[in-house]
Amino acid sequence: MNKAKQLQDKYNPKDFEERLYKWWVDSGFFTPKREEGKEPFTIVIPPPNITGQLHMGHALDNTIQDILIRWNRMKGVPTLWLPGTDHASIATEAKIVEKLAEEGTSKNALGRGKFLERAWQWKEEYGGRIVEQLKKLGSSCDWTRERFTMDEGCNKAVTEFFVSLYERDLIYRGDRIINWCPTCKTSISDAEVEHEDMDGKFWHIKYPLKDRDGHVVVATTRPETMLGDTCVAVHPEDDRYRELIGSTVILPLMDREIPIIADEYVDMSKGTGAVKVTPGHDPNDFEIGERHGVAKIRIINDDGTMNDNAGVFAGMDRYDARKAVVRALEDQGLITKIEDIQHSVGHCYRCDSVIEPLISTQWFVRMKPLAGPAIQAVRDGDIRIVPQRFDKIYFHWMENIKDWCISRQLWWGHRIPAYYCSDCGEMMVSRDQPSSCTKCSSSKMQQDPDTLDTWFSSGLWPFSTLGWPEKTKDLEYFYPTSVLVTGYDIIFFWVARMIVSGLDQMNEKPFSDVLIHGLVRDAEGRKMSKSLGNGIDPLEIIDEYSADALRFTLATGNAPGNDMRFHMERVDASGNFANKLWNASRFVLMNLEGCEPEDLDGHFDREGLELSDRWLLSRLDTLIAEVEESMEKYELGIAAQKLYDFIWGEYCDWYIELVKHRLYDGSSKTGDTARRVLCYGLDRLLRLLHPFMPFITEEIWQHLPHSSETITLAKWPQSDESKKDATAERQMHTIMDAIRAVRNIRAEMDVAPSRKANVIVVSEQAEVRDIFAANAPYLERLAAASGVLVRKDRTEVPKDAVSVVIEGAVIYIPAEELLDIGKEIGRLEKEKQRLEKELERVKGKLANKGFIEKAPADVVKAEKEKRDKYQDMMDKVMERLGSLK
RNA sequence: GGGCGCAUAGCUCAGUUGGGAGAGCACCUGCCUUACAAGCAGGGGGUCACUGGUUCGAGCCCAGUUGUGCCCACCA
Repeated sequence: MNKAKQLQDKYNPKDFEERLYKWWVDSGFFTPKREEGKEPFTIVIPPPNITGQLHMGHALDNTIQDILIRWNRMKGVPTLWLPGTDHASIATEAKIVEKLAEEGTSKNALGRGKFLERAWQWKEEYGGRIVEQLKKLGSSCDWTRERFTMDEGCNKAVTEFFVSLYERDLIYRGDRIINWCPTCKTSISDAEVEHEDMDGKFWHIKYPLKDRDGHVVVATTRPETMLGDTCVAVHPEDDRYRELIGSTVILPLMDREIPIIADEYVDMSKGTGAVKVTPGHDPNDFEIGERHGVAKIRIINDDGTMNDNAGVFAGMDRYDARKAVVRALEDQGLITKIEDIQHSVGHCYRCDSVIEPLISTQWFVRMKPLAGPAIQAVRDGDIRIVPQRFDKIYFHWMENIKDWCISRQLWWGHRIPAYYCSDCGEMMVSRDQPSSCTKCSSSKMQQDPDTLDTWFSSGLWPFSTLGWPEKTKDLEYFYPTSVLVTGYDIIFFWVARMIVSGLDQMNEKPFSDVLIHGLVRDAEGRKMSKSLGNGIDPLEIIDEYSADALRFTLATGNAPGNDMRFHMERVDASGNFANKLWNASRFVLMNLEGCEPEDLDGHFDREGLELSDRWLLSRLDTLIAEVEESMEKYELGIAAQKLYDFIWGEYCDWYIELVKHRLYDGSSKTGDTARRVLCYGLDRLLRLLHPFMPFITEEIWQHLPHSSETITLAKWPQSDESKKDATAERQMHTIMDAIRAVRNIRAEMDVAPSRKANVIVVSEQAEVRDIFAANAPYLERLAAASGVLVRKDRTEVPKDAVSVVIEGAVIYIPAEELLDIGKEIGRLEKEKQRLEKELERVKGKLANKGFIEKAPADVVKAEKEKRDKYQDMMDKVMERLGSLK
């Protein structure tokens, strides 16, 4: 059953959120049909890691996507939100390894085959967890198309991409300096290294010259690397060292002879101007080593201990070795200076270990040739990054891109499709495992043991999920996708790579827009993290409040691309808003008699409409236009705020109150009209709000007369200029002004609401008198007026009446014994001051020749009207003051 | 070293073609008025960080200053 019989007295989201979600999915509302000739709207989900639990970042990211998706779906566009998960090689492998350790065993003891079995088992058990959590949020994904980065199709895509790049020499295997994580025991890409400023030491070390007395002093923050030094570099034009170029120094502790070479890379102005060169453990030194053909010695093992090349330090941990090296150098009097220094140290983004740069045989993608089109696509506006400022980050990264190390020494992931002949060593890269060596025909072939960077497969996500490399109908219809929604923290990891791979393989951009959002921080502005323990669990918020409240909170109060702080007070406010909508709807539903689904078409008989009806319909049309405009600009927060303001501030606070007397009075001729407008208005508001708060809007909507099955597929409201009614808006505002004015007087004069009083409206304008005469019941009900007398002048107004001036009229309340002349004069004086200020400002403007001449005519006209209005009100205040004194 | 944000009410933040400063929460006053006390009505509170410029007009555009946060970088 898709709805409860009646709307419960209390807003209790637990009664319906789960039930509605199940119904939506079972009914297939989220599964689009490919309609030829219609431009689809497509989003592929940023696939969450199977190791993940839903956190606030996911909640924000998916709320935004769901808003866009539901909005487009309601517009009748074939809309696909394609979900899936990421195998997350390092993260998942680390989990399994951890678990194995708990069981007293290890990865290597288990062996590759058994390990992968365990990993798949783990994936089956926990991989669906986050998917279930996404459903709780209300994400309207097409679950019939759910994918996984390691499913059969994605595997094929990865192999195809790899081989395709290899065949064009865009992938190569080679010995390069890579970032090595001694904890994860794998290489990681540059993007996966996080630099952090740390306190360190800067050791100055003497390297004695071989053929003469003296020495060169070099400086380093990593003294243990000296064990692998193979030369000392100076600038070719450095007079201090010019004559030493070509001579030899003795590497201390190792007693190895190494040359002094000249290289432009060296900065004469820094340090001593002489640089120790460790080609095996530093990317710059590697380059220098290449240029000068010096040896590259690796001195550190994969686990962070020193290897046999480190002489007596072999076997020590790298940090123990650092201490030992320094001590040994000090013993020999070779340390000339130790400075305290702050320097940037690379850390593994997964485990936070200090990265060790080292030489290793790895696979790389040549990014430079691929980056060109990717830069161009954004520069040409073919791909639009929103907010635009993030394109600078993108360009900077793309323009300075280096080769991407894609091989990982892990087991969980896509295995590299390279095969080696055990007999002759020949390497073959191919889509299928070769049965024999192409060179020596040996059948002993072994596949490369390494797997690929997780981002290598997620980079294909926008098309691999649609069937690529097969030419599927989905791929043809839904690619390129419409918008990609993600945080700025993974522009490099993911967005950039998708653009590269999409342009390379599909010859077409993967998406038109990239919508970037910020991070969700805690109330103090700190990043939410497990280690800090300051994370707020979205599931707990959903449980305590509702998915709708959480979504509304995340969608509002924040500009696109900016970080947001998560305050419980804001969730409270969103929950209150849901409650308000719930109660207002209950009110409308109590007054539904005579409403038919056709009424929701909004074809009202103009004759039957009262002023308040016309006002609401006109305002509603403006709202529809404004919401649409904001949504189109991805200003979801503004759209949501406008809905909040309208629903609470206009529909509930005003319209519902304005129609009550017609509903309660059985003899009212326009009671049915009020019911219809009430119902129509609620229907439109529910539709507009549905993308933001899908559950409550559907639950309520099911109780309204409706002809379509679900609000998820109900037609998105369209604004219609002809529904604008400027007269009604102006006249209603006059009434509302009067109501507010009377309420204000009563509050200030401490007149109890139960105590009714007559209201006398004095205006010399016939239109104003007519408005009040025709709409007296509004004042009677909303301003507790026992009667409304409309007069042309104040001859009939009692002397002891309290007054307030509004635009076009003076409102009096005969206050009898309550009139406090002093208070009354005080109030009027305050009003006079306010008007004086306004008049001064407006008159100043109008006295400015430049303004009159250069400002647009309509602005000048508006200012003149304001001046006349304020002047008129001022005159009336003065007149009233005069009569009291 | 380079780049990008942010600085608006006590707090958290909106304010997108430059044209009378807003919301939520908090605060004060009065109300259990038959949708809602998770509420209603009324109210107080801001030289929009600072300086200068452009403009008839600047919270908004430009330059600079201060404070603060983030990103990138081969600061040996």
